[in-house]
Amino acid sequence: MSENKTTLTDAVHDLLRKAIIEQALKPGMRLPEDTVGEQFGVSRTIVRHALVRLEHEGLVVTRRNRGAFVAEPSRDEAQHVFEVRRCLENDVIRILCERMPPSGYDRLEAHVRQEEAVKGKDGPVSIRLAGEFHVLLAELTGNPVLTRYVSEIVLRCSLIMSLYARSHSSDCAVDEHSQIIDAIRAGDAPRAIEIMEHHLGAVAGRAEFSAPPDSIQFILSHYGKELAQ
Amino acid sequence: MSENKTTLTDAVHDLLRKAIIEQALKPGMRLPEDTVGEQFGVSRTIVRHALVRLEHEGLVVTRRNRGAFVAEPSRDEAQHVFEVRRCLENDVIRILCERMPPSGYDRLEAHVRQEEAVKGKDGPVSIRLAGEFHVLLAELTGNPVLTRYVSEIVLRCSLIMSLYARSHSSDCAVDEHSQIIDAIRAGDAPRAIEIMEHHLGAVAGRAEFSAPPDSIQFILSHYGKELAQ
DNA sequence: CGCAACAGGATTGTATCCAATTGACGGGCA
DNA sequence: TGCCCGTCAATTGGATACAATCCTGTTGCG
Repeated sequence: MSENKTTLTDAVHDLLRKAIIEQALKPGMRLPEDTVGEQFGVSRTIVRHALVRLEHEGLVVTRRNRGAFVAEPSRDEAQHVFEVRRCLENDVIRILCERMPPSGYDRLEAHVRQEEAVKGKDGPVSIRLAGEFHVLLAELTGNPVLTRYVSEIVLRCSLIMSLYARSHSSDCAVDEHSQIIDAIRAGDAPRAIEIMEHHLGAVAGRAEFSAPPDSIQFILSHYGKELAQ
Repeated sequence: MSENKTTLTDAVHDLLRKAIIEQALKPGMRLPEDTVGEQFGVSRTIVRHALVRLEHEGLVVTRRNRGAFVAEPSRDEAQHVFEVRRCLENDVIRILCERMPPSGYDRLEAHVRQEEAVKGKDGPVSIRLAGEFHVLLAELTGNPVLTRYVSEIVLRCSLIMSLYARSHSSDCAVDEHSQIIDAIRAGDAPRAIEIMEHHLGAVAGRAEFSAPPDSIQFILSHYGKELAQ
């Protein structure tokens, strides 16, 4: 490894997280410690620390003496995550309607312009930007704790969408982002919340009832629940 | 160690967390890996894993090549934590007003009775129960993600209170807990939220303007700001 | 007398090593 | 033929060893 600016654990942690949300590592995929370590040129110790963090963030799950896997949230879990996301983002809006920092709108509008620029190309960049808009909103509250929770939740939502949605293309409608900005600027919290609810509801809804026809787990989930322990 | 039911890391993690919120380990105190490991009869590896988690939970901070310390949240940080707590607990109330599980009120009232039982004795039990009431509220939403965030935040608040409040005695007024239950039962979300805001606001407010007279950092913060680099 | 460079000790960051648990495969038995 | 149990490989859980970094006390020089 080249840069020592941060600790190796941080680097591996970031890399793995990025790989997961970019779907390079698909949900359910195994993450053997020595394989990962070998790949990045670090020892198992480092990988383990990174995996501990990722587990805490809900992006991987570990089973005792079995190893780590990319998280594969159930539909229930997904719904819980989305519920918390709605709560947190509504809280963000309420706070922003009361205290938006001076440069806030400029930064938001710049971000939206950036989103529009890559609107056509449905690449990972579009997905990343869509998530970052929501994180930016949280950042503007000036509350790092809130920002952190929102970031975590948004990441988990990305993972969930990659599992259950058919396509990411219309993941976040850019014009809705603009509408939210406008509502906040007008200090109209209820309207901003309404738009946000619709915005997230559409995303969650699209994911929820799109059944993965080729998922073994889904097909078997109605049979022999007790055998699956 | 005797029991292998869970992993050693979990055990150390729990023990340290308990020690921190019970103020056995005071904020700012160093946590050398060797010392802790020696004390619990485990290796540094384990302690390290536990510390990583605790850092993620905001209960300890680690500085590169300096080691881990029990977190010593600044006033700003404290305010941020309390803001998020208000947000989360209000969300909990909104959810509970819509869907309270059947046995919910029984469990809540049983808890309040327990609190009243130890009301007089101002021990660690009282502190723990006060926190657990709020966690119980979160649990009743049936949303594990939300529950986890609330637990984390409540723990951090305990740490903050131990830093900034003069006394824990009237930490959580038990009758306010009862009022909150009543308001939720009536389905009156605004009132429940109002009480909760008052409840938490009182706690935060009490903490905010109580200056810690023995804090070196605080005393020196007004002198020679430029020398402290 | 004060400041800066240096050496020593202590502590963390990382790698390697051993042990324990798990899942799988294959042979034996009903 | 089908189920059960023993052995084995694979992988993680945990401990120790080595290297790098930082703090601190001391010493030398201006």
